[in-house]
Amino acid sequence: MYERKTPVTVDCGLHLFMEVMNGKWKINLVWCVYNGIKRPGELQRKIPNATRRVLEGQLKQLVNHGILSKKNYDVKPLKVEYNLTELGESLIPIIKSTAKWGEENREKLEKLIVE
Amino acid sequence: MYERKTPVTVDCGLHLFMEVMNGKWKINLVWCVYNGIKRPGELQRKIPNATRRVLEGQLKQLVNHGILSKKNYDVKPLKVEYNLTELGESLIPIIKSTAKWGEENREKLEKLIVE
DNA sequence: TATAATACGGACAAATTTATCCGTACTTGA
DNA sequence: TCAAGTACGGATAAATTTGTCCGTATTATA
Repeated sequence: MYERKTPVTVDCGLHLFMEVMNGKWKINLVWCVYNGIKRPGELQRKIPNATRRVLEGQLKQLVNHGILSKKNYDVKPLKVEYNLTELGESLIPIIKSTAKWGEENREKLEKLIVE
Repeated sequence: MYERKTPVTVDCGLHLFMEVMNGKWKINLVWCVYNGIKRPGELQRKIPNATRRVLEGQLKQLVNHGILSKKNYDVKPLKVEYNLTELGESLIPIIKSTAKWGEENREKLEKLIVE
């Protein structure tokens, strides 16, 4: 595991949000879980551009940050399932309204973001 | 300038939002400008933990992404001022509600984010 | 008995972001 | 004229995130 060298600062609430949601695939993961796609294998197939290794890392962070919970079923073959925690659920309206802003301004933004 | 090697993908609206707001100091910058702190020097003094060089870069991105506008006054000594664009203004309620979520859950989150 | 599916992790490389160190040009005030 | 203020930018180092390549173990199926 990578060890931070500079401490995280979270002066304002938006920093807290960013801290939790930053990560190339976290939005997709939260959204998938919210829509019932909960198992590691399913998630990997649903987000094929991300490698398993990275998804694993981001899932672990989401769990550590209290957004998702992880359940290990005691069956063979192995079964694992992620679910939104209460905190994770509380994020859904935020995600929705933020996504709405993005969609409303997509045309404008896409042109500008090209780079 | 750094040149991207992999294209940016913005499948959903939240990606658009993240693309625009990602950057260690962008939130602070937008918030400062919104609160009337608009000149480069002022901004640097207001956010002393960031180096000038980085603030400059992030300001430039915010301008490129259509969130801020930059005005060069034709006076000596030089005077420059940043302002929110219409698109930038439309971001304010989003930022507020997102920050609210963060503050409401600050206690919980701070414990979890420690790392 | 091989093949594919379930799930996980170490070590390291590549990409990206942030920070540091240098320098420019002009103007004001001591 | 010298120090400090305004503002900006190149080159490179350090920190961080993302991706690649290797490997583990177990079980079901052909």
